[in-house]
Amino acid sequence: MITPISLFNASCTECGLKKLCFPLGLDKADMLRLDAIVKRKYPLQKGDALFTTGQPFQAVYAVRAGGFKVSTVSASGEDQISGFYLPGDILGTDALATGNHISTAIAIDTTTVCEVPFQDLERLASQLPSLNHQLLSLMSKELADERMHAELLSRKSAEERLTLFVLWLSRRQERRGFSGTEFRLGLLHRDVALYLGLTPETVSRILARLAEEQVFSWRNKQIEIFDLQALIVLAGESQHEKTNSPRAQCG
Amino acid sequence: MITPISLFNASCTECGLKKLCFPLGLDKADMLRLDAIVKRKYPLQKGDALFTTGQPFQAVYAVRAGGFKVSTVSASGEDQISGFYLPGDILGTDALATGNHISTAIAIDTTTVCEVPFQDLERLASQLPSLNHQLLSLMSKELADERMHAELLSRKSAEERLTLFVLWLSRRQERRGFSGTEFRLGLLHRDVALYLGLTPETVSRILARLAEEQVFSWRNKQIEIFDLQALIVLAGESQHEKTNSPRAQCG
DNA sequence: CGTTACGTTGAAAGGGTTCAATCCCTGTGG
DNA sequence: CCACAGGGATTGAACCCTTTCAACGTAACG
Repeated sequence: MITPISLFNASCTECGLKKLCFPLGLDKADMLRLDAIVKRKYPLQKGDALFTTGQPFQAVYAVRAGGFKVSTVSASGEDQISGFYLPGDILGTDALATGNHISTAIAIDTTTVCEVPFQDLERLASQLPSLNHQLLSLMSKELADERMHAELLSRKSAEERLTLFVLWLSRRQERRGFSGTEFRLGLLHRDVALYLGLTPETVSRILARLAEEQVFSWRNKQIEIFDLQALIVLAGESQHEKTNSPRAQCG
Repeated sequence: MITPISLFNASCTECGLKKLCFPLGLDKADMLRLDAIVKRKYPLQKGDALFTTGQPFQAVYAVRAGGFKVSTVSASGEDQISGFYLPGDILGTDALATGNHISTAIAIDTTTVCEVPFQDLERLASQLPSLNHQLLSLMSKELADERMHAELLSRKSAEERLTLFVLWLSRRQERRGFSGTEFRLGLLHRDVALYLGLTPETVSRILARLAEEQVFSWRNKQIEIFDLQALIVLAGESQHEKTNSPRAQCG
C-alpha cells in the first residue's frame, strides 16, 4: 500500500494535507504557531474510540491517515451513523456547544490524528483572524455536509443513495490526490447501510445489481468504479434530470 | 395575539430574547458593543425572502418575531426544507464557508430580524472572546440540530417523525416563554411534509388519526397538545423503549 | 362569488423491510 | 495445514408502510 501524502511526524508546514486541513489560508509564520499547539498522537487501532458520547470536550482532531465513523445512539438503542472522516477532515467540533461530546468516533482502520487542544486553539484563533475564520468556515462546511446527508435521506431511493454516496467518496479521494475510481474503505456494509438509512440486505442487493450492470463494484472493502458517467446519472446528478420531468430540456 | 417578549426596536440589552440569542454569555459592556453593529430591519412580509441561494454572504440574522423556513433546491428541482427558524434563532451561517448562501430563507409570517453584518461581527468577535465562543457554539448547535434531523429521517416511521417534530416545537416554544401545549405556526402541511421527508397526504392522514386519538390537533396553523405523555411515547422518547425489545425492562 | 391553492380521503401499487436460511471470509486452534 | 467457529454478506419470499394517483372538500382572496 502506498501513502503518497504524509510522513508520520511531519509538521503542518510539511504536511501533504495542509491544503485540506486547518492550515488552509494561513501564511507560514501563522502555520508555525499552529504547529506549536498541535500534538501528534500515537496511532489508533481499528475499532478504537477517539472520543465517546458524554466525554468532556478537550480537543478537536485532524485525521492524518485512516479514518473514523461517527455515530450516535438514539433513545431506542439503535445507533445512527452521522458521518465518516477521512484524511484532512477535522472532527470533534460537535461538542463545542455543550462541552461534552454528543457522538462517538471509532477508527475504521489503523489511524493517526493530530490533536489540537481546544483552549489553545481558541486562544490562538483570537490572535490570528485567518485561523479563526478557518475554524468558522470548517464548521460551516460540516453543516453543509450534514444538510446534504439529510437531503439524501429524505427523498432518494435506495439506489440513488448508494450511488450518490460512492460518488461523494470518489470525489473526496480525488481531492486528496488518490485515484477516484479505485480505492479502499474500511467500512462494513452495515455501517454504510446505517449511514444511508437502509438495511444491509438492501445495500447488498443493490451492490450486486450495480456490479452486474458494470457500474462499480465494492467487495472486500475495495471500491472500483467502472462507469463514472452511469454513476453520475444514477445518483441523480446529471445536468438535465430525466426521471420525472418530460419538459426539462434546456432553458 | 400576545407578544410577551419584545418591543420593536429594543436593543440587545432590553431584548427578551437575549438569553437565547447572540448576547448569551456577554456582559453588559460587551452587549452594548454588539448593539452598535446590529441593524434592526423593516419587517418582512409572509413569503418574502431574507436571502436566496447563490446570493453573496453579507450578514447573519437573528429572528425577533415571526419565523423562516430554510430550503435548498436539489439537482432534480424538488426542494428540501432543512429547517425552521423561530424567534431567538440565528440563521445565515451556512454561507460562511463558500461566501455565498447555499439555501433560501422565506418568511412564514410577518417577520422582523436583527441583521448583523458579518465583517463587523467577525471583527468584534476577535476582540471579545466570549462573543467568538458564542458564535462557535451557535454553529455547533446548528450542527447538532441537523444531526437530529438526519436521525429523524433515517429510521423513524411517519408517525414518529410527526410526533417528534411536534415535541421539538413544543419544547422550543416553552424555552421562549410561550405555552408548550398551545401555539401557532405559520407552516403549510406541505412544508412540514418536506421537512420530514413525507408527502402531504401522509401527514394529513396521521394528523387526522392523532387528533382522533386525542393526542394533539393541528388545524389552521394552530397546534394544541392534549396528551403530552402519549406524544412522548409515540415519538419514541420514553425512557424504556417498548416498541421492539421485549426484554427492555430496567437494568 | 368564482378562482385558486391547500387539505382530505380512498384505492391501488410498489419499494424497502423483515425474517430466515445459506454462503463466505477471516482468524483461531488443533 | 486443515477444520471449525463466528461475524458479516447474500439471497429468497412474504409483508407492510408509504407513495401515487385521482377525486372531492374547503379555506382564503380578489
